[in-house]
Amino acid sequence: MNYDIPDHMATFPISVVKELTKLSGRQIRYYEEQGLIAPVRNEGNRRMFSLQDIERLKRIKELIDQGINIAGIKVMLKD
Amino acid sequence: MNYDIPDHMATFPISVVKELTKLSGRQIRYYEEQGLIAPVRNEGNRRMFSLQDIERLKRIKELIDQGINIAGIKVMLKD
DNA sequence: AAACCATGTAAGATTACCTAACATTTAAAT
DNA sequence: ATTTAAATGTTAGGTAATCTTACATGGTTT
Repeated sequence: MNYDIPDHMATFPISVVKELTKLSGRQIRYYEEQGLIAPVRNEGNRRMFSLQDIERLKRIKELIDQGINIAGIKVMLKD
Repeated sequence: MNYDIPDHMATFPISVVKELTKLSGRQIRYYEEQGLIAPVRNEGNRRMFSLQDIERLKRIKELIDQGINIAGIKVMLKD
C-alpha cells in the first residue's frame, strides 16, 4: 500500500479547495495574484493544488478572519 | 495542522486518478460499470474519487496486469 | 465462424474553470 | 466628509474537462 500523496503533489482542483478551506474562488485567485500562493497549472491551464497549498490557504484564512490584511499576511507567511 | 484528507473523502477528479493509477478513463469507467468501484458524484455529475478508491484501482490494475479478468477480480476484491 | 470481453475512439451535450471587467463594501487617508 | 484603496462579489464570453452513448477493434472462448 502506497497510502499517501506527497504534500507537494498538485492533485486538487479549485472546487475541492474551496470546500476544504471555506474560501471563495475569487479569494483563492486573488491570493495567488498577490503572491501568497502559487498553485501549478495543468495542461489546460487549470489551477491544481497540493496539500501544502491547502494548508497555506487555511492559515491565510485564519489570518484574514483575524482582520489581518494581505500585506500583513505576506510578511507573516514569508517562506 | 490538519495535514490530511480522510481516506474515504472524495477529492480527486478522474484526470488525477488516471495519472496516479496509469489506467485510462475508459478503464476506470468500465470498472465502475462492472461494480468494481463506486466513486461518488459531485453536483455536476462528475466522478470524484477518494484515496480508498485510488488504492482499490491500483490493486485492480495489478490484477489486470497479471492477466486476471473482471470476473476474477470481482471475487478477489469482494468486500 | 460467432459471440463475448475489455478497451479504444468519436460525437454531442453539459459542467467547471479561465480571464477580464465592472460593481460593491469597508477601511484608511486626505 | 470625501476620496482612495483594498478585498471580494458578480457577470460575461471563451476554453477545457467530463459525461453518456454508440460504434469499432483485437483477443478469447465456444
